[in-house]
Amino acid sequence: MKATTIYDVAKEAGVSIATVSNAINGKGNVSKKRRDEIFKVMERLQYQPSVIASALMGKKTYTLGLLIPDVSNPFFSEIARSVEDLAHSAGYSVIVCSTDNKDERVDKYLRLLEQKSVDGILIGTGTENGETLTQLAEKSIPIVMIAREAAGVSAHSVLTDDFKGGGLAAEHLLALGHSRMAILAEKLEVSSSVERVRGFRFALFEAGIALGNDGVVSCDSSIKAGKKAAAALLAREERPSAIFCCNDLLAIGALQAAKEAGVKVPEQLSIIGFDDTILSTVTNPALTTIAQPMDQMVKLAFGLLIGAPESGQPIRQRIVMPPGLIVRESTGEPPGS
Amino acid sequence: MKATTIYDVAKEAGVSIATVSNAINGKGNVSKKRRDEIFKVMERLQYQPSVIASALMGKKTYTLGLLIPDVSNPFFSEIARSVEDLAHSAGYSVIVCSTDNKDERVDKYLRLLEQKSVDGILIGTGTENGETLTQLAEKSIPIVMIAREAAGVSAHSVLTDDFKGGGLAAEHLLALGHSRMAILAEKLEVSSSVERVRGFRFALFEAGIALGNDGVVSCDSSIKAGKKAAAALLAREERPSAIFCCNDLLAIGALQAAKEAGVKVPEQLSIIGFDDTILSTVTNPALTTIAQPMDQMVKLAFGLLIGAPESGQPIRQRIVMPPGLIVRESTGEPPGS
DNA sequence: TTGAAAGCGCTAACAG
DNA sequence: CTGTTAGCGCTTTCAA
Repeated sequence: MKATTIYDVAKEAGVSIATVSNAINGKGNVSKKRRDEIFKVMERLQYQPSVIASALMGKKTYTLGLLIPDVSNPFFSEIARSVEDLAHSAGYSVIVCSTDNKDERVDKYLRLLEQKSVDGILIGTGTENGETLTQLAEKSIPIVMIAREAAGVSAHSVLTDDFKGGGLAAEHLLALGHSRMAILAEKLEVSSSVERVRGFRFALFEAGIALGNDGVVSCDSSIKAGKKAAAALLAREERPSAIFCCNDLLAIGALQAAKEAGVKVPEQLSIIGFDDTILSTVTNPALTTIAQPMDQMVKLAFGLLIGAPESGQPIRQRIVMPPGLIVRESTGEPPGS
Repeated sequence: MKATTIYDVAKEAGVSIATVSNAINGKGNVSKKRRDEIFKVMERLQYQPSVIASALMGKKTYTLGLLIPDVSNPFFSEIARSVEDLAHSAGYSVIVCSTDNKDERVDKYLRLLEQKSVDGILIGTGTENGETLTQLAEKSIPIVMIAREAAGVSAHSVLTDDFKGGGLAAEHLLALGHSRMAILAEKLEVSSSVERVRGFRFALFEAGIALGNDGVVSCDSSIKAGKKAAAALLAREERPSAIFCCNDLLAIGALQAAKEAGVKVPEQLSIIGFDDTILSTVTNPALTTIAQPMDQMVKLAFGLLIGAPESGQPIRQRIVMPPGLIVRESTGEPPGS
């Protein structure tokens, strides 16, 4: 059965399509009587305006794009959910794009989203691609970065103070009495990772503790890679008494490596993660971690994306949110204290 | 800057828009020379055909809807990822819709997707709503159910043999020597849950073991609810030596309840989950669970959705896939055996 | 207060 | 092989 169009409604209600359109959009002046009648007909005919058609007339598509590395990664799936909820209550739907941090995929998705005339794009994935810049500048699709920052892209961004997050982790460990520490980071091209490491290091430095370059090892961001790297760390002669992992996945890998090596957490080894995903509540021991205020960040990013579009060339905002320490069970005093 | 249209390309290339259109779509006959020239111009102008416009002409939107209870639930986020990958490589993008299993949300999303003229909808959420049926019948949007089944909806469906899955769990526990078992199920309106319970029960029955009605308790599908329900189970006089949980979330709740009650898993209590999500690999002990062949299921569902649309009124397919037992660390022989 | 008519960007006949 | 033309369903002047 063909979908009913505005023409069907108009004919049935004995008015013109313009009037129907006006009635629907509350534009122009339609007498209450006509309006009521039109609505009645719409209901009877189960009429649903086509967003496609109205989008073609330059209206919004009420569709947003969300670029993240991987929806199946809990950190990002939690973001996706927040975005979706916000979007939904504002009448938008969201196209989720998992990029695997591959520039090629980023590009392809960006192009796709552009072709589909989305009303805005939320970017939570890394890119070295200035291509995005082109997007923003030449086309007028609003873009905002969330939890990531891309060099040279002149878009709003909402992020966590990663430097401070690293510091928080260090202070916690320091307060517990640790001095032999190590860092497990995801590959250091990722700017947030770099900042976390820097923040951690700086806090140690301030406490008079130096962390040599061999104190930080980097690997892919996965449980498996984290496990392997952590295992190597634990096999060292001077085994650290605490490991700061730049995200929960890595921390879980470390947890597993410790278990396999027969190293008790937190008695013999403290482990601290980052992100506070659902995973960190599920491990045993539960993971001490640094939380990002994701819901708030998403809310801000969404506001920036939808709230104030195109108001001239507004000042490029860069909102930085404070992280928080969540103490659970994977950290404790160093052995022999 | 206004986006470049087919007119700009035509003008620039000195041909008509029809020729450009033909060149792009490989329709009609365009001389190689012209074609090459047109493509060159397209590139120079960075022309991207508008899907909106071509969708309006009755072509596809290359957008799919995916309805699931919650993207932030690992089971569903893993599905979402598979769907996205498949979709992406077929040129589609996917709008993710988290329904929280609320009929009201299901409805709203369905309506939204219809307005956006998606090319198909994958439903992995529960609905009692015959509304879906209306969708399918009256409009001609292809729908296929995945991992869920809705009563009375005449759509294709791809699901796991939940009955068999329950049986697998029971057999595993039986083989280990258990006889005092209990079931933790999500609220029994969910058909897959019912089947899992039935399958488990039936296997016990065949083994000559009866499971009274008080042997199965149901609760919301969350770690917290599972924990609470499991705690009650563990506090009983005749504490079970094994609990079959209808999904991993519940199983994790049970794990936590056991930990809190000082009950060792698997020494004093075996726990088995369902779904084989990433969560089950992360717990300590790692969760023994029943795996659904999700990747395959998604592939089949996708094929049904995209592959064979509208070929008359094709036979409604109902594909059932076999689950598998994944033995990890949370199950073992009952105490004192 | 209402309606006729001109597009939005593209595709699909149908002529040339 | 290429161009003209008529829409797709809707919004939006501009008249009536």
